[in-house]
Amino acid sequence: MKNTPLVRKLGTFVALSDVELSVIETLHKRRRTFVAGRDLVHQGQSDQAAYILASGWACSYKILPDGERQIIDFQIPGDFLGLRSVLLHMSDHSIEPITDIEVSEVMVGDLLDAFGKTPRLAMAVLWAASRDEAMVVEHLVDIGRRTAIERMAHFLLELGSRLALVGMGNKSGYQCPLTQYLMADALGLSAVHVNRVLRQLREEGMVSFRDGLVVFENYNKLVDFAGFDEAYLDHGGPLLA
Amino acid sequence: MKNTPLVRKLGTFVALSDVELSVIETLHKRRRTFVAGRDLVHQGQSDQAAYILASGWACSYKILPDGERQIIDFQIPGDFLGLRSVLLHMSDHSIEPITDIEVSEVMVGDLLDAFGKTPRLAMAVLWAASRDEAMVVEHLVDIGRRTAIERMAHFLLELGSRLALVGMGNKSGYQCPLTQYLMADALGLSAVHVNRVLRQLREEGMVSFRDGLVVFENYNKLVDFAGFDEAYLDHGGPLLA
DNA sequence: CGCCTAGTTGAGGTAAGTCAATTCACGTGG
DNA sequence: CCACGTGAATTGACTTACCTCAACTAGGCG
Repeated sequence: MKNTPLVRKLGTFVALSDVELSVIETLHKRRRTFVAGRDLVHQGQSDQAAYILASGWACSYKILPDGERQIIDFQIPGDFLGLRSVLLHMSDHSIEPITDIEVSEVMVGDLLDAFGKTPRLAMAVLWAASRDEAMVVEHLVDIGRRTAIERMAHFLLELGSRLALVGMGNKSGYQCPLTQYLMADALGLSAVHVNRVLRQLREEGMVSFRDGLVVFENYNKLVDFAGFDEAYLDHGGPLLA
Repeated sequence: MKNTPLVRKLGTFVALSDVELSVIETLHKRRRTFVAGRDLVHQGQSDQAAYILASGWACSYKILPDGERQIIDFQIPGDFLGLRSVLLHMSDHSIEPITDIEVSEVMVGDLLDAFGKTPRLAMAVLWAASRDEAMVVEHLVDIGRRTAIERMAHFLLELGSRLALVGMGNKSGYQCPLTQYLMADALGLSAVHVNRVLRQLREEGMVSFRDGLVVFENYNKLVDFAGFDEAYLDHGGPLLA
């Protein structure tokens, strides 16, 4: 059980004991699967469960009254889905599986019990939640103050870092099931412009994204160009020994 | 002590007992003041305290490598400052007082003690933190998918709702010390364009913003125009009786 | 009085959007 | 096996929302 994405991720925040590992395992009780495209959680829906994503990709988004969509974040294996919704007893956003996904349903009660047993696990989860918030903040900066091409560069790097943390990518590249339409909705751009920007990044020899595969042609140049600082993502080692 | 901004705000989430009120009071131990313009917290700084804002306005922001600034959020009385920084042991943003401010310094230890004594207070604080995150998400949607004028309209409404929650405004308007430059940095616009957009909103008879005073000329029209749904801000009553 | 900051307005430029057409990969049914 | 439809990517031509630069006004304060 030491190789689930969640364990890998939490392990970078807190060194986990065997006891804690087994507590985590009890959380993964009820396994469910969802097919791509059908919403798990609807905006405005109340009282649903939280999930831990085991495999596949999802996204959380909001729909505006005029029908426009803004994707808030993509979720990859090891991420929580709908944690905030449970706290607020009301979801302010929707969640849609991008690929077919497998999740573990987490009962709020079980989570609180787990926290009672191992406070270090509670800290780890809090850190994970704080990191999620930090990512939303970075996303905000991205959209507010970067040009389209910088935005895309930053986005691809951030995704790479997150995937690397759960063993699904590295500095040479990663597999990515996102369409240009999805990226457009995430970055506040039109799909057409996403396409142009990707071409530009490819022609300048920084990254290519073709057939579901992101390849970093020149990682350092890209990092420099995007002004990417991964301090907010990876702490370079456990904060709590 | 029942009329501090923090108590008013938490009170809308959870009905607070006398015991809980007195615990909150113990948090407000070390009172400090800061002058406008001098940063409380610097991006990259580690290990600082958290604060509760008692009076005045502040903002949290990030500076990009190229010198551009994105304001993440404005803080008004009753809001926490730097709660996430404490959790992550590292601040990913800076905080600057916009006016002279008074704050209560909160020791992390005291906060954890308080949570141990009254779990309901812990829930209230968690809810407050979740609401902050929901506001950042809404801000993201704002910048990503709304036009400049809708963005401004939405921003002024959200601020009004938040101020109303701590008794500093209502549906007819509120006092607001923000300059057009600050709003530009928050909304991802240029200061010049902020000015034009404010003029337009004034000419259409929806809101006016002059001499530090926001006046809603036609609240319903504005809500409709901005697509403002305050569900994510105010739950219309205590979630926990 | 002159300086500084905040706000205001105009003219012209540009990043990104919209509309539209084309290609390609893929299923699916005849 | 081919005809057809559908979703994704690609590219071109044109439009527009917002930016930049610049000039000017009005209040506050040493």
